[in-house]
Amino acid sequence: MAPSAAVQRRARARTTHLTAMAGCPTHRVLDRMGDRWVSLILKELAAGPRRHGELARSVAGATQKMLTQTLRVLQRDGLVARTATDSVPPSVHYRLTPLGESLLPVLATVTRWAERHIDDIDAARAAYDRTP
Amino acid sequence: MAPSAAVQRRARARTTHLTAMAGCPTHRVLDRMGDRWVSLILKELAAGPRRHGELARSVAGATQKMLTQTLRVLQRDGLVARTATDSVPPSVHYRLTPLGESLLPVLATVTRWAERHIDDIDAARAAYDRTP
DNA sequence: CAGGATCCATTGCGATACTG
DNA sequence: CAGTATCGCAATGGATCCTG
Repeated sequence: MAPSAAVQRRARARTTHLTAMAGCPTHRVLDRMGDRWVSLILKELAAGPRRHGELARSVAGATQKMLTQTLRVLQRDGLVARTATDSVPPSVHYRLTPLGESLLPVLATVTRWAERHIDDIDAARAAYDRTP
Repeated sequence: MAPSAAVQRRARARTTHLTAMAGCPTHRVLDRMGDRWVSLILKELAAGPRRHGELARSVAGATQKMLTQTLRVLQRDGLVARTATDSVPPSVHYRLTPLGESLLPVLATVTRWAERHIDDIDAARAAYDRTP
């Protein structure tokens, strides 16, 4: 059967909102910060420039692929700068750009809220799971 | 061939960090906020309680399934409260809990940064993509 | 040392249909 | 009106191997 008019209308509305959302700055930024390794990498780089290998060790949860991939994205967004000396062996440093540093206070705000309220969240979960 | 000692050591380190990360409050909160529909739902509920249908309209980008699913997660985390009157037809309201409201300023901080710097990000991307 | 390329399991999410 | 259930795809991320 052909889709009803209502279904079509809703599908159009969804598409409209999806494209609108793709441009929403808040959503774009949250999407980045929510990426699995971003907050860890930013936190590590906040303490100073790091070599690829150093990051690989301190952000040990990430596979090499994800580390590089995440760094590329951050670099593309202008949050992280990459400096390579093409010697042998190669030596590559990553550091926060001023833009990246300006994000740190935001991250700190989230961290502060998280640490203050994580217990509330856990309590809420426990309560929710206890009563089916 | 059997995996080398180094590979095993690294795998263990990854596992250790993964479990550590799973408990990191910052990471857990960012993960939530980064969920595709969370910020939109919170923003909508910040303006006052909403019925399921109202949310479905204003957060039109989400399918009905994702809307319900996201609301459940938020409810479980204690950020959103659900009130149902089991009449016919049913009427269900969602509203922010005090915990949910306490998150709004954090969201506002992110929004402010995002709106101030989204142009920088776009410029950085354009520059990055221009030079392969 | 840094990181590209590949293969593969998982799953997030959309589409659709059905219920009280 | 609000919500559950099922199917299926496409993207995500992990393991592994290879190179300048």
